[in-house]
Amino acid sequence: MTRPAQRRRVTIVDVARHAQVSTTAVSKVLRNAYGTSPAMRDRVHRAIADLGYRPSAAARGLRGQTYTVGVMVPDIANPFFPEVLAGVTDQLRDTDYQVLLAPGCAGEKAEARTIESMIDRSMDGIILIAPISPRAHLEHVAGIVPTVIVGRHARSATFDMVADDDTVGAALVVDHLVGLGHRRIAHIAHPETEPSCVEEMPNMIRAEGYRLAMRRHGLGDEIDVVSTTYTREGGYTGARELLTRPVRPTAIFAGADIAAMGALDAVAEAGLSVPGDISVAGYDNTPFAAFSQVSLTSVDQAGRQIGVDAARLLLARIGDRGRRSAQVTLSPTLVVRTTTAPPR
Amino acid sequence: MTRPAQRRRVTIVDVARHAQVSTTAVSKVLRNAYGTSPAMRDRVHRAIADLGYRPSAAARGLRGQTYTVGVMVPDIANPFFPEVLAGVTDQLRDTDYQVLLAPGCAGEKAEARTIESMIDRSMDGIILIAPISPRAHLEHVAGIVPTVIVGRHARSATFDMVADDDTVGAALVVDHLVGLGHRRIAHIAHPETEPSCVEEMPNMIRAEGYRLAMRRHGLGDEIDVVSTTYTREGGYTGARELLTRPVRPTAIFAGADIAAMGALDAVAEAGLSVPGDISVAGYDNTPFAAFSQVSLTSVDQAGRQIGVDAARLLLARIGDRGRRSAQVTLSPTLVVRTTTAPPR
DNA sequence: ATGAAAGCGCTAACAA
DNA sequence: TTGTTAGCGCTTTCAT
Repeated sequence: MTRPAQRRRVTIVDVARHAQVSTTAVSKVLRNAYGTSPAMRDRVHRAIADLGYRPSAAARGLRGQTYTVGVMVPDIANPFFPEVLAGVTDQLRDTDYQVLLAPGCAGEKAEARTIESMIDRSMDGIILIAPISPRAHLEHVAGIVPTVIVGRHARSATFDMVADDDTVGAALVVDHLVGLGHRRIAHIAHPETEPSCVEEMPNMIRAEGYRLAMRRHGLGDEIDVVSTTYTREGGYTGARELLTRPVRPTAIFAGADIAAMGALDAVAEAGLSVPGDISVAGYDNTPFAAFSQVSLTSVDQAGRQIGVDAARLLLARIGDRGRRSAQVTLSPTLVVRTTTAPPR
Repeated sequence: MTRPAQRRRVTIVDVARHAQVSTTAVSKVLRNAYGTSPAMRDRVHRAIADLGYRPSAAARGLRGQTYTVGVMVPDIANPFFPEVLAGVTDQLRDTDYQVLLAPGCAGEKAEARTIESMIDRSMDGIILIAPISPRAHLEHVAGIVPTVIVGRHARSATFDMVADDDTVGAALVVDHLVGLGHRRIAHIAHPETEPSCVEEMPNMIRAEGYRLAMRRHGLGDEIDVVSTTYTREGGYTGARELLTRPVRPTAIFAGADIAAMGALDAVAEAGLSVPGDISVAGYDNTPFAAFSQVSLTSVDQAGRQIGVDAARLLLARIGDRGRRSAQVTLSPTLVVRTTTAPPR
């Protein structure tokens, strides 16, 4: 089947000539556009197959679509994101769209560059997972290219949104721990530098949800938040700090599984046992949380479903850019495993 | 700073007009091409900044380069690949190139489609991580676009290669286990369907390296390979099978950490302890292997360095397509942790 | 239903 | 050193 490397790529002109039709006709058949007879479609398709023609996305992009969807992932090492991505690719599998990932961008500046680069490449639509750019910038971007924002609680007329209800998620954890008898429950948070999006970021909402739930249980005085990052290192240093408290917390709620893992490292290093000496809970229910050696209690936010919804909304918006924006909020559930137990 | 969404994108023509020069001049400045005076460069740069101009990759791709490098990753959920990717992006950080990831392609057909899609998008170069396509197809692809193959032991005149010495890696594990006193050492492998690349695939080489090392130690009779896949599930089912042997192995060497994790699940489920009842070793030294709850003995193959070398070779080949092909083979090292110990 | 022709934004011969 | 101009491969009016 493998053809020898051609000197020149097969173009729409070659196909047209081979099929004895105009390039317009080929283009129309390619896009299932209006105004092609079945007979012509047949001939064109045959010619395409004969010649092994593939449209050039670059050339297409100059006039029409590129059939490319870009997904920006903040941290590819965080095992939650592959889940979301799987949902996106699943949903796009049987379409003409190809998914391309723009990897890891630390910082607002790098993020802006990454988004620019997707626009420069004429992507038909982009999905931004947990972007940290200021709200205004996201609106600006969404004005240029169909955009779906994932994991940020921002209602906008220009972009669609998919998120998990982080307030509920945080409450699930606190309720669970309180139900087990814990009172000194600490939280490891991810900081927010950009003031304009404090209220939109999942990390901030989880932290706030934690505070709300604590107060609801009359534990306002026990609120204890360390702000590091949602990374292994962040969880590690955060937990270390918590373990040096004069009165140690009996439970740690990390805002992300990956941070919870780091926390478990710190707890182990301190010679303490989980859940005997201290309970640990995470957020995201990543594949590694289910892993027997870890068995981490965690909030499941259905990453795959988030991806599916994001892709669905994006396709809808690419199809109709004037469409009313949609917001999808998914309800998280708690998966109780063995890192949480009643305190001593 | 954020400009309102423009109706029309700023083009090279706008820049040229604003700077009072020709579009050629702008184009040349953009590419640091020969034949531009410092004065002109200045004016053009100023105009670019004034107008917030960004070149369209699609238009560029039609004539010249797109400044885009594609990386195909076989399984984005495998925590080894982010390491490689980090190396690639590091190396490309200060260049004009943007890295785009083509995610997870299960099967030869999907892989071929993914590669095609990168070619269709006029990428300037591609890095294929552990591709499963037949050798001839890779050569074909490399004839069309500069290509670096990662993790496949295939010497070719048309593409460059970066790989880890898997024979050595497998031997490191076996030597270590034998040194601890193990004799019944089993291996969990990843199958190879395509006969044309049996000798090139890292999974096959690891399995063969295991066999060689076993024989070298006079343990040819103890060779025991189960072939599943390099996934959590693969490791799980593989280990389950091994645990039902009339005489159980005292050690399991999984060809990938992710499979070793699945194996640990199966061992735990069977009520056995690690390393008391059975030792487990992996391959890749992924971040999770170092995790305290896992502490998996594993072969480190310097994923980041692999990525750096791959990107370096790709840039070199993009710069000179006629260049002699290079092969880089990195030596793995063994990281001993707590999942391996002398047998009972 | 079909095709001719004008671009899309850029690069690269070639002229000046 | 600088500018003119002809495409790159495709989509899209607008005729026919």
